[in-house]
Amino acid sequence: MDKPGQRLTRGPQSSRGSQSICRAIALLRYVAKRNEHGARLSGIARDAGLHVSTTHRILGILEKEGLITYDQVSKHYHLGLELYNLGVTAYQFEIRDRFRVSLERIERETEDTVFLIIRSGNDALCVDRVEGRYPVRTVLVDIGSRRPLGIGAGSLSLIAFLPEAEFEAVVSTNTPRYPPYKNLTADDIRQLAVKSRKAGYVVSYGLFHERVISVGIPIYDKQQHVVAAITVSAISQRMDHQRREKIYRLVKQITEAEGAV
Amino acid sequence: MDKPGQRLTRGPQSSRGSQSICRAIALLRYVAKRNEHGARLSGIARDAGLHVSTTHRILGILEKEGLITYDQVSKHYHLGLELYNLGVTAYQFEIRDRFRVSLERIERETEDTVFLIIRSGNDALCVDRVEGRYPVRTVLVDIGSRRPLGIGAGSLSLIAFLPEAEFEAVVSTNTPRYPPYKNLTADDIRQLAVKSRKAGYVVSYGLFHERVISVGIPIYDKQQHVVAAITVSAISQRMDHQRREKIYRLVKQITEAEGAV
DNA sequence: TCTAAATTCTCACATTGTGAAAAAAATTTT
DNA sequence: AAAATTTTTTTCACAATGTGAGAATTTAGA
Repeated sequence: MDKPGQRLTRGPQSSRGSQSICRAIALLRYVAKRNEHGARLSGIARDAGLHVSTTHRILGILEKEGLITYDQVSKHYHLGLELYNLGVTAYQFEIRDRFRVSLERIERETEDTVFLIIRSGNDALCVDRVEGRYPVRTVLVDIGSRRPLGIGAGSLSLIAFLPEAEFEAVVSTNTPRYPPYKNLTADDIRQLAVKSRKAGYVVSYGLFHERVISVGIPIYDKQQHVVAAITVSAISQRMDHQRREKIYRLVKQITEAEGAV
Repeated sequence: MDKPGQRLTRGPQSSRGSQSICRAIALLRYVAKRNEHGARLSGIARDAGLHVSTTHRILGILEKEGLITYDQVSKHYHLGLELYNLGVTAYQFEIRDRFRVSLERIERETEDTVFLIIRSGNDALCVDRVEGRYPVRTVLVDIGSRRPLGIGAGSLSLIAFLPEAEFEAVVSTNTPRYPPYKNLTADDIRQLAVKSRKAGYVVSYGLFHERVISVGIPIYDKQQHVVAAITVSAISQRMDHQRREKIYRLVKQITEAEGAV
């Protein structure tokens, strides 16, 4: 221990057998902070409060793994390509940032709760949410929660507007997962999809609460691929046909104006 | 050791004190591979060839650090937001994807080696390269390698077309770094910049080899900011004035057509 | 040239990290 | 519904791993 006092910081079971890995991650963070101009061994060691020797060894490992790069000439460490590759895999979250502002604007206009849903394998993943200010709140879908593609307005809108074959592939693999949700069947999903294609968006079917209606609107990129879906939820009184249409146009307009798409 | 035989794999000095960190990174990679649907403890352990207990502990650390997330319900691990944050810091590489196709098309047309260079602090960073099929190859600049801004055709083109004050700021801070390269001075760089501004691109001066000429062309975004540079290198016989101009126009045309800019 | 600072390497040793094993929880089969 | 099976979590004794003092080497500055 370089700093004996550090030992006193309670590590009841939290820091058990995690020293070197935690240190490695800390160094990674430090290099990230200084990435623009690069960081040097001595500086990193000083800031991390580690012995130079230890720092040197860990940085060496990270370099060998490609998470950071080392320039022999300038003696600077930078973040590596490998880390970027891992980062884009965690891309899901990038999309959240892109639509955050749109989500907030939609909430401001509608006063209802707004969700951002993306596809992840055969699941729909809720990546963001803005709670409506309208006093009667709807049941909330948590950020990070997953449901089978097809279950939920946004979830269904992610696949309903795909080519028929792709849609069918998802629905058939997910068939056994549907019953737990209000005893829905694959055919129910298919029928709802047909209906939705005409409208351009999905209207939910009181999945959680009889008295809650959700509108799921697919978001396209320039190549007309569905990249995400936005769901607006409210109690059924607030969701007659006219208002649904209005929300559909609003979401379209805001996401397009925002340049998010 | 779970696999005693593994010990035999020579780790003369390569794997000294790096076991746990290497394992952690390996697990990270495994989770990344299965990120779409999520990975389970038992599966990860099996695939990594680690004891379940060890795997469990390491994943716990990674989760606490935010590099991965764990869903209590589905018992699935996914990549975490923190990893994305680190990844975008290495944003440098995003641009690589955007220009990859352009680079390949330029090589196809010219048969020379093509480099993609971006600015990183006061350095020029080579982020991608397509080797020309023309038999006499030029000296290669490696992907990931850095040089002071101003040294090299692409490198200079990144700053030569900036406002005078900004250009000057970079050159003066980099002044002490120039001599190691063919004894170049800041004034050499300044003169070359003046010449380049008239042409719209930079012609190199046999930096590595007397017989190699490179053309560095700045790439602008919609706001007319330089976001990257493309360098085309060939032996001097293949690089008379006429061909340089042709390459300049070609690069302009391809990058604009590609919609990359 | 010498001096100072940063980087790289080495190695004895104690701490960290390991994995067997068992408990707890979830899942499947009977 | 109980039993069997698989998966997840916790515990702990111990030695292999990772540590850091220090020395050698390289680099930068005067």
